[in-house]
Amino acid sequence: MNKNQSLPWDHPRFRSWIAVARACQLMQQSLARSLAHLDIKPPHLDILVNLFRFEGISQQELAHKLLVGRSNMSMLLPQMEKRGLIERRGDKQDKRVLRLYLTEEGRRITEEAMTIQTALIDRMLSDAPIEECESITVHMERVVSLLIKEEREPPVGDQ
Amino acid sequence: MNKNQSLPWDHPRFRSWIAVARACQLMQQSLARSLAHLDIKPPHLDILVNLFRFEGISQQELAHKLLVGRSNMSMLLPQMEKRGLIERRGDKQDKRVLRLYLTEEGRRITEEAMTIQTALIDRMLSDAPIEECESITVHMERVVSLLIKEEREPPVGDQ
DNA sequence: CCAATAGTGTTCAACTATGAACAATAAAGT
DNA sequence: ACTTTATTGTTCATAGTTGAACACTATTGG
Repeated sequence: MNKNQSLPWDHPRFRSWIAVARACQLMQQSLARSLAHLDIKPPHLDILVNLFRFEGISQQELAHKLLVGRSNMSMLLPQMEKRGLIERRGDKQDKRVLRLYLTEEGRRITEEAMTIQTALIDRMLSDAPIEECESITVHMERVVSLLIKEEREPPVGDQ
Repeated sequence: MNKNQSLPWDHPRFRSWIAVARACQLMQQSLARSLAHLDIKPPHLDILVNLFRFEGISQQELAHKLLVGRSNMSMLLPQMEKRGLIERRGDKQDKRVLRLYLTEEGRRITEEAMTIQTALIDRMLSDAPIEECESITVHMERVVSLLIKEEREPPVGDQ
């Protein structure tokens, strides 16, 4: 029970995660600055990238992919629609859902923003060999799937 | 210039970073739930851990370490002081600065919360060998230092 | 066909984080 | 000495995010 024998910052995994979290925080800020001249912010880019990949997705599905609440989409999407980046069309079969599409302008901005983001990431990880990046991807996706599973079924022995 | 030849999601470093960002997002949420019964949130824990390591740090220095603005500290610290977790004492030599200390209660809560956080991190990274974690740490700390440098002196070719 | 249940998107109040403007103190320049 | 500049912490208006309550539509069960 003596905590001095196992201070967290002597713990490789702990140190690792702290570094990851700090890097994320700064990347977010840096990306925001790099995107400023396009007049969009990281959350908008996340939306655009997903619409680029998954045309005609619903707001609910989009929120799920981005790990945010539906209300968040209800705030951001109308504003992006007014700016002419996206279009929302009601589903014919199910009048509840709104399906999302990029406009031409939206696609243009998305491509430009993705180029910026990819360049930033490349610059930051230039020292990490491809195999290591792929290994990181595997570990992080595992973390994501573990956490999503725990969210649905909280561990019994918790607290 | 044909973007179809290099879509970001075929790019190992891009995919890697997206996975990192998603994992961070979920870890934050999961940590928040695990900390709820102690009535503190991740930002409070970040503060407590740094005070645990660096007794007598100033608010400015703390904000710098946490990569947040000073105003953030001005919001959180008085509230934590009222809850008896920390203490703020004016510096004798420089009457502008407030130095921060953990109370006994604060130290107790901090140790308990760090145990929870370390357990969560360990559980999530249990599949990652120690050497890989250390390699991740190196890469992420490099990202952090690159970004901090760029923040001070924006790259000339940027726009 | 009608009631009950579930799913989708919106609104709203609460909370958090931020940067600019400010007051108090310190340091530097003259 | 004293004016100017810099630093520390606070305040405040703003913007972003969240979950709960709500309206509307779809599905299910009788």
